[in-house]
Amino acid sequence: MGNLAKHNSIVKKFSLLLDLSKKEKNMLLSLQDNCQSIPAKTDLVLEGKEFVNTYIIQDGWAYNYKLLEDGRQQNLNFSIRGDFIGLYATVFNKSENSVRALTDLTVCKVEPDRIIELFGKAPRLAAAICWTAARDGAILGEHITRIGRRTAYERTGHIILELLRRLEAVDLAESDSYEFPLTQEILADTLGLTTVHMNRTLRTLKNDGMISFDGKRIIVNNRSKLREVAGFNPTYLQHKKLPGKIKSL
Amino acid sequence: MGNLAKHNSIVKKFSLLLDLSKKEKNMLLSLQDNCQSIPAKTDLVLEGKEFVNTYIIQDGWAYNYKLLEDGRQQNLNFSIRGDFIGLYATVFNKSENSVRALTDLTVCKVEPDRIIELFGKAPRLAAAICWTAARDGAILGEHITRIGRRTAYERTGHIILELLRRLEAVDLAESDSYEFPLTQEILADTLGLTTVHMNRTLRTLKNDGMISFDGKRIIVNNRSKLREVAGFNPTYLQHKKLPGKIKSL
DNA sequence: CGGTGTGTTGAAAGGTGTCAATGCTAGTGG
DNA sequence: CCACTAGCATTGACACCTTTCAACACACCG
Repeated sequence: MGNLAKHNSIVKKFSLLLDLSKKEKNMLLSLQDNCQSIPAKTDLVLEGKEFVNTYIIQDGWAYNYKLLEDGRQQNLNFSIRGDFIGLYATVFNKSENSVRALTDLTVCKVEPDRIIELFGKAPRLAAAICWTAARDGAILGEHITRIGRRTAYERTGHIILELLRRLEAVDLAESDSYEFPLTQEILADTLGLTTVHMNRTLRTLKNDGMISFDGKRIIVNNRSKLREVAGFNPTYLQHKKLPGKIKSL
Repeated sequence: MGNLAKHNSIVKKFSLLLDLSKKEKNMLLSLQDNCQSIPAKTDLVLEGKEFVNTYIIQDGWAYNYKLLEDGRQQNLNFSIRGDFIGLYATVFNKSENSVRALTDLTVCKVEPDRIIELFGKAPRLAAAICWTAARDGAILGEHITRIGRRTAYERTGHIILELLRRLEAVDLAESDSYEFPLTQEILADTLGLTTVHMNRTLRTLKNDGMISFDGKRIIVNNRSKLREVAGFNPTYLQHKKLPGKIKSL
């Protein structure tokens, strides 16, 4: 079990926030007893539809998105290993955006009631889950400034670095490179660009020696340089120890 | 007291979500026993700085924003009567964005510990507060699609309608018009445009008969038409009764 | 082998940004 | 009551980033 816990991504993630007791670890693990595979391009949540379940990603990528009536699409955020999908199902009936599997996915289904139960039994875990939600909010805020106030070039570099950072935190990146399952269309729909311009921007980034691709892997060649030109400041992703007051929850 | 409760915006807002008991109403009211005035342009929260307090707005507008190193600014969201400012101070040390008073403000200062206390004592209020946080998330998501996938014209119409809707919910709008304290610069920094283009877009909206101004009031002349051209769908703002399962929290 | 999805390119149009100047209004101080 | 200032709104001309439209290339797959 100790071994299992060590390799479980939520346990690992939460351990960065607070020192988990054995009991807390077990609770987290037992939450993930109902795993399943989901093929790429499946919608796990549909905007406006009732929530069914919350999921914890074990492997693969998902993204949530919104569709306009005329077909325009805007992707809001990506979810990777250790992230929750549909967390608000715990409290709410409906979702304000859809979630789709970007790659084949391994997820653990968690019935909302079990999270509610957790809130009662393990307030520190509840706080950690809240942290998760708050961090998602911070990512959305950063995404807004990315789209609203940065050029295509900066946006692209910025999100590449964000993903690198997030993937590192769950051991899915090494030596500044990671598996990159995003098509240019999905990236474009994320950054508020057209596919064509996305293509050109990536090309420029490559020509400038900022990034390169090795099959499906992306390599950040000069991380500090890219950070500088993209204006990337990772504080909003930092895992910090939760303040002590949480204990009093 | 009953009268006070009726006119308190948080009480009113939460009443749309669930049927508050007398005791719950009192708890909400007693939360707001420490009011103060804050002049326009004051920063209540600074990005990266420690949170000090959470506030509940009684009157006036605030907005939260991010600054890039080179001076570019991106506003993320507005807060009006009945909204929380710095809610995450309850759980976290630092803020990921700054909050500034747009107008003179009347706020009630709430010490984070009192919210934590509330979570323990009044789970249904806790759920309502979570709803608040989730709605803010939904607004951010909508804002992303607004900036990422809509034209300047659509963006502007869209946010004008969002604000109309939100202000109506707290009795600050009547007959499709409301006090409009936003300068074109702040609007531009919100919608990811330049001041110049913001000005031109507003002009076009006026010329098209969509909106007009009467002093500091904005009037939406043809709401359904504007809804159509701006692609505004207000479901993400809807106050719905919380599902029953909350009670078991 | 012919799809189908994805990536790539060129040329031209168009939405937004940039720069720079002017107008307007409210408030301040003499 | 009149300068004078500060902040905001408004305009024109022009540059440029990004989109649009339309092909074509390439790889994977049944």
